[in-house]
Amino acid sequence: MSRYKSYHTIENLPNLIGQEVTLNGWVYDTTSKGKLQFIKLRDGSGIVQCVAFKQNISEETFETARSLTQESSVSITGTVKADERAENGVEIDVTGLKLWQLAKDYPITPKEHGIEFLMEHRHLWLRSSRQRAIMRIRAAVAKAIRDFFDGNGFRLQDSPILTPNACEGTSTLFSTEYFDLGNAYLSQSGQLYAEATAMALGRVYTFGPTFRAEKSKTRRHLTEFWMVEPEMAFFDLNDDMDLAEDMVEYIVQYALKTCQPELKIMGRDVSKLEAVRRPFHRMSYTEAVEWLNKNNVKLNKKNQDGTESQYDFPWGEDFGAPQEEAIMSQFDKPCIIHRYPSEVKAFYMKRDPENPKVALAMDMLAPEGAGEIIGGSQREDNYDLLLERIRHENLSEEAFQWYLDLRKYGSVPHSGFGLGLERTVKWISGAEHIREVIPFPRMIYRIVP
RNA sequence: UCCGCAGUAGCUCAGCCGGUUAGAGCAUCUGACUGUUAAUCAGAGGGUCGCUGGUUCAAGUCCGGCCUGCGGAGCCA
Repeated sequence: MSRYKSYHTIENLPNLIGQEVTLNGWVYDTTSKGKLQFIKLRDGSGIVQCVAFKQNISEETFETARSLTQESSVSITGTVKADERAENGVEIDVTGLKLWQLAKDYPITPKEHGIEFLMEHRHLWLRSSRQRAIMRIRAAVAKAIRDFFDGNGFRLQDSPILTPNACEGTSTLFSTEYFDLGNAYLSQSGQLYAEATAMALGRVYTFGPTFRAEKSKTRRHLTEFWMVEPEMAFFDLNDDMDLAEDMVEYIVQYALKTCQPELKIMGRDVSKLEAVRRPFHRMSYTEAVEWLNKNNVKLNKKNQDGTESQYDFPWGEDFGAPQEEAIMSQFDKPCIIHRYPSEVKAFYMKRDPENPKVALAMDMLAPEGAGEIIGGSQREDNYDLLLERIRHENLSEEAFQWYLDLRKYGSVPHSGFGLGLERTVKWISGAEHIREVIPFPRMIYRIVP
């Protein structure tokens, strides 16, 4: 029994048929038919139709019901009735009505709107049933992630968000002044710090916001997004891939178990999600390149005069969206591509002892065009090789002194990966655009609301 | 940053080859209706045609510049 305030919610109404309840919420839609007023009430847990019949209630209550507008806040008292005419089998026979506030000119009508308008009203758009469904799926995916790690011996260790330097030295970072210590940067990954905490606690994960100042403008990029990054001592690349598969399977199956109504609102084909069972597909980068060339997937490259030419895909080039899409078109569940050319990968990734031209890196691509949801690797654990890579990339040796220390005092093989929360939610929910799967998206041309 | 597209009522859009008073549906307001689900019916109000300069007897319409946004690429989760 909770000691804080509790009241009836709409999702629980089927258990309360015949009882009188008071519901607190907002008017989703109204329509009238003479002496009948139909009020669709939403309370965050669901929507129920409330029927106010003039002969059953006072004149004043009926007039109040008649005056209600979209998104007015109300408490409605009435009897729960099973009714076949109702959309979800239950409706409320109104006996009492308290108006908290009459909303005037709510901008988002039940009709169609353009994306620009909706984004400007994001703070209100979240109230609509489709957006609410996405946010509930997002909450479920985040819970599944935490449950999975907490239940498998991992400890949550938060990495700092303000950092003194670029983690990977490649992406553009947001910078800010940090007292007398010069510039600080918003973290684009918690991984390097997770490596340190993994050496302290064995298996850890960080789960927090990350920031990329790149001017990406696609339906799968945000400038601020949430990422979960596990880091495991004594895990090699294969252990890392096994963990990634287990985790993604768990997340998808958890969403299926707990979010059926939401997936239905989204019109999601759940059979596609049911198919997400281990083992996933795996192929090496080299095999993927062979597959691309065997299937005649060409690489488009701009010439200097602006024209485009097509080439066979050269070994050593990184995959772009067209290559990933082509590869995934043959699969109905995720695929891990591993052992990429080390030249296109970050300095901290360990090179394959059996072939130094490739790094022990892996990406997991999701099906149905969802693209890359995971990037990970086994980390370079040899002090001299890591130092060499830092120098080769022209990174500050001094700034990475603490990171090199991890290779100096009890270095062990270790691995980890990062999973993008929004990309995962986009895939599972079937949302068209990543801006719909975070309450307040931060994008190159939008920071309001 | 590059390529492409758009901006007309609160919203979604139409507006022809430049032409006389700027159009529709929805939303809003008023009225009718005991079963609506994007109700229906009758009526009403609602416009700096993104901004700016130009061409023209005449510009929402043609041309230039700017602003804002959208779609995609690259980068990546």
